[in-house]
Amino acid sequence: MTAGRRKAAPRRERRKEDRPAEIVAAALELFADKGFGATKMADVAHQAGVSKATVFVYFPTKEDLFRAVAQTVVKANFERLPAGDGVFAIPLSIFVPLLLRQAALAGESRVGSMIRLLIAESRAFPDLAQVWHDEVVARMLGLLTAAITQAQARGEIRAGDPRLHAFSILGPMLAGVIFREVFRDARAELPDLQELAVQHAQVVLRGLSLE
Amino acid sequence: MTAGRRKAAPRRERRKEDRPAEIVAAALELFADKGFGATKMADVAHQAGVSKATVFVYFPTKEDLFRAVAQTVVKANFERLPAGDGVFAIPLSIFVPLLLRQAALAGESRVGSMIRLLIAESRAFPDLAQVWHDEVVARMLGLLTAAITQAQARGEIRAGDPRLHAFSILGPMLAGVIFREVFRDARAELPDLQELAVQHAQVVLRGLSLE
Amino acid sequence: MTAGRRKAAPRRERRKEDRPAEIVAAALELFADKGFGATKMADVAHQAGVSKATVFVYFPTKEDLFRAVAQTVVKANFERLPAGDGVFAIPLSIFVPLLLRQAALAGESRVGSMIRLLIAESRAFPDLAQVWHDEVVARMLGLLTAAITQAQARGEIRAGDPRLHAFSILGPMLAGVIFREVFRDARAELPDLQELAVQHAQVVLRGLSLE
Amino acid sequence: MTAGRRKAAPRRERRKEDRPAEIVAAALELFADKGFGATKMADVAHQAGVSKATVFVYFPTKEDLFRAVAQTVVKANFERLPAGDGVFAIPLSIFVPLLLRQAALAGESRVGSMIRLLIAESRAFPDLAQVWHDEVVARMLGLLTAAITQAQARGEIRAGDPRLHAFSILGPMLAGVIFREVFRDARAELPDLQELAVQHAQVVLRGLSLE
DNA sequence: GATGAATGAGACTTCATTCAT
DNA sequence: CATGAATGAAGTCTCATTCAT
Repeated sequence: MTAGRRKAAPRRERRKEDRPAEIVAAALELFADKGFGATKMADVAHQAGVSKATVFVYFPTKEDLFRAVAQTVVKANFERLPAGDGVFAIPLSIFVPLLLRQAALAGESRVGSMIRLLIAESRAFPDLAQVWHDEVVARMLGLLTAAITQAQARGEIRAGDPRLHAFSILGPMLAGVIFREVFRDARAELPDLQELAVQHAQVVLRGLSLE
Repeated sequence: MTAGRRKAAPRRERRKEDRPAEIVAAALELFADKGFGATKMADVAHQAGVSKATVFVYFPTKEDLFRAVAQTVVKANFERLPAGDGVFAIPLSIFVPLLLRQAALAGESRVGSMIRLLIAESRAFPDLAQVWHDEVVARMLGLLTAAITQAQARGEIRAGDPRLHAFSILGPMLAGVIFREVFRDARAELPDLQELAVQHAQVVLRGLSLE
Repeated sequence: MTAGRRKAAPRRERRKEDRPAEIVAAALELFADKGFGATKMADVAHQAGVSKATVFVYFPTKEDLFRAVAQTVVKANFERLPAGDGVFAIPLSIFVPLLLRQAALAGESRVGSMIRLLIAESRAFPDLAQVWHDEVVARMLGLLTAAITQAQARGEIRAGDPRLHAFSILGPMLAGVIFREVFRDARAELPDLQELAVQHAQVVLRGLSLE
Repeated sequence: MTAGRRKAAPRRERRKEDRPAEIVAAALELFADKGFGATKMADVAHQAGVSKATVFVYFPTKEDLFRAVAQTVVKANFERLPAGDGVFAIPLSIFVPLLLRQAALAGESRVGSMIRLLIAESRAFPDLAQVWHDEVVARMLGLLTAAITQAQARGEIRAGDPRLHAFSILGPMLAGVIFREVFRDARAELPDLQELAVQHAQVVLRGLSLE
């Protein structure tokens, strides 16, 4: 929208049309690092390389900024999750390792921090908790539950409440992510999420199997 | 809630020997409900039925109060955890169901909220995270890891990193606790921790077994 | 409200030669409605259908805009007031009813709001108060005082300080205007300015008469 | 409530129990001088000799402070106004001079400034305008109107809308008060309210009389 | 001239914390 | 020990105003 300027930056044209995105990125980093309450709008502004007032141009309140951050992470990481209750059926023995490896990846990215943030602020932002539930957690659990149910129908795995089975499958990954987040700075042996994904997949699949 | 307190007290006019405990209780309730940042010292004082200044008589800073709260929960719920690396060996098939049922109980008490709090404030209070790690998490994991290692040595369960196995065992319970804490007010189907404990114990024990 | 402006404009494609006037009109409306302090430059811009920055093209500061508004109202409503000390002499019995009826009309227009505004901001804009005094109030009082003096000289009305007599004549109209402005939204019976003008003219003229 | 202290102040015990009153007094002075918007809470605090935060201990918002100021002036100056519609009947020839002289006194005190303030902020504080209307203006007008009506019934004064007559009587005093407030700093000849009261009383009483 | 974008300066308000009694 | 009263330090937010295009 703005014409080129100056020496024309090497490759891409510099476009400052992304102030909001830059601010959100800065905020994500700081929120993830210090938490919502401990992050000052001045910090965000500084981190984003703009003035305090500029932040407020795009995000009328600090809460709005937090919401935008949360939404952004959802958009970036979970938008492709199918909304319906698992339309298709993949064998669990394929799906579960895939899912866990995916979870390991996510847990090592900003998503891990975001999860910690949401846990932290779930009381202060109940609507955000709702959004994450609806758009991330419920979808994921729905998918997994459907796969489990179908596997049970096919006689592939043992009986039992599919939702609870889903916790058996995903719970350790969540625990691992949180452990790493919470004890990052403690003298603590942090679990390797990739290894956890591999080993737990074996364990849980065997545990669910009939034989 | 407190016993009668007439004029005719046993000896001295004593009353409220337990101001600090009352304040900690009030603080726990409020922290659990609204989080650390959103809880004001004035709230705590009011809830405890004392003046603001009185809170400071016992707890010089808000952080100190938080530490006291965290310590109190540790004391009340985890003190009996053996410190050493699993001095004894119980068969996993006994130990795991026991442990999970215990976790289910804890998760439904104030401990669940405390866990959420610690996750929330782990960045702001790294030393508290450390304490919880050392006094609760490490002990628990140590215990479990030792049990697993011995079970492996006895040829009772399959090989694999015992620490990761421990995540397989405990992770779903933690996930369940957090799920209930975070989505308590969301239109969400909350998992029953008791049922989860039972079903997951079966699954994970089978998953770990050799045959 | 503005004349048609089709494609076929007389000559040039001109349109909006009157940005400043439109802005002043917008500002008058908003100032009158919400007061100076509560009116934001952004509001004015929006109301005038231009961008915020455009307002500043014509009025370097908010104060300047206010001055322009005040001047505009003076220009539009009081320009024809003779400047000299009552060059001519009209019988009071003619002049007073005329004057009061005029005041009633003014009071029901934007002038009423402007008066309220000036009273409100007289401390913040002492120079504006001065301008209004010199160009409106002093002229009006001068005119009236002169008429009174001459009437006294002619033995038409009783003795007494002519300036104070002028307050006796005009005061009730001002009071009526202010009452309507201030209590417009209160559950209050607002005086009809026309009726007040008629009735008060009779009363005050009789009060001033000799017999 | 507090025990004596130190050297025991000469006469009265120093009681700092009046912080709120002191703050209101400071605020009245500043609001009257500079207007509501131009007065900073910091100014008020400084003027009252307390810290900014102390002001907020007693008045949660700036608006609340303004309300308290307005209420205080009402309490101090108009509380004794009879609420009913003039229970008694005084001859107008006595009542009117009395009333006007009273108005002259008030106009020269802080009440004058308060009136200017209320006119200024009537849009921003419609509820305050309401209060002043109900507790001051309506009562005063009611009283006067009742006296007029009874005088009319006794054949003491001419016919006409009693409310409008009330404007004829009081309007000039209000005009005088406002004139003095608004043009205090302008090169303007300010009317003497006492003289105005005396002269206008004569004029208006004659104007209202039958013969 | 017109404007979208940005900001400096400062206001109000909050709250943990202190202190004299 | 208990507290009412007071406050320093800071944080969020507002808004008139500027400037490059």
